[in-house]
Amino acid sequence: MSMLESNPPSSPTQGNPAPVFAALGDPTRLALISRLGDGQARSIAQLSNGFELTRQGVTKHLRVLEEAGIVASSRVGRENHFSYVPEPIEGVRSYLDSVCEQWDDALSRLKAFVES
Amino acid sequence: MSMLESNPPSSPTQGNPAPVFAALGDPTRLALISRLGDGQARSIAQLSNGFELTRQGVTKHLRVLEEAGIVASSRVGRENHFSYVPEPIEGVRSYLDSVCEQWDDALSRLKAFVES
DNA sequence: CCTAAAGGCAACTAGGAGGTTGCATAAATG
DNA sequence: CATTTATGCAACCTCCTAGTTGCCTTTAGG
Repeated sequence: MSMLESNPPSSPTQGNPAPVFAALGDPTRLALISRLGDGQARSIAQLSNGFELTRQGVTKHLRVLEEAGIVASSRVGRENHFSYVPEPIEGVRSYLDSVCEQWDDALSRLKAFVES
Repeated sequence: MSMLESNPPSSPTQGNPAPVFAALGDPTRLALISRLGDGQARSIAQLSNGFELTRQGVTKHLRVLEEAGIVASSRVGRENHFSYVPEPIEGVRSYLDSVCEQWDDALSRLKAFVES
């Protein structure tokens, strides 16, 4: 039984932004995202180059990103290719937009009150 | 010596987004930010209402947000008022904008290549 | 002064995160 | 088939995090 689907029942791109933010809260993972952001899939060995980590360390970070839905993996021969998935980060970006918008509205109301 | 400035030498609003993302990676802290996002400062006792945490638990989360620069505290009598500081979240928002932009550019190049 | 409200500080626990090492497995290659 | 390459798995370690509890300090109000 080789169930290596993609363990979807855990935490896909839910409306919950906290796990995605937590996955973004590490410089190594941000660097991995930056590398994969060009749309090209890469193997673990490729992604391990340039980090002062062991391959296993990089693998763990990739698993964190995968469980947050930010990257997806697919086996190609003996290699495991990771690719960027844009939806989760677009989701937290719009979440931050709403936070900033709330702040701007509060500022506007304050300004209107002061000038009244 | 009452040095309660704001311990600035640690990690203000640096260009490093990872600590801010890490601070955002908790639902309790996101809820606290949402409350303070209306621009009104609140005491710890006020902010503790509505959470199933002890006051000390909420205090710890507020300290995490403060060290990330997302909120600021100021003593008012016997109360400690926390207020929202917009810069760090605006910073990580623009960081996410650049990530999404990199992705969009990659998609455009891929599309142009396929259509060529 | 005494009391109640608001916090701060320190200790302690449980669990997860980041990272390592060692060994096993699968696939490409000669 | 033997070997190298690319991973996976499991155990282990250390440190941080989330959360609690208990107690001490400061302040507002009678």
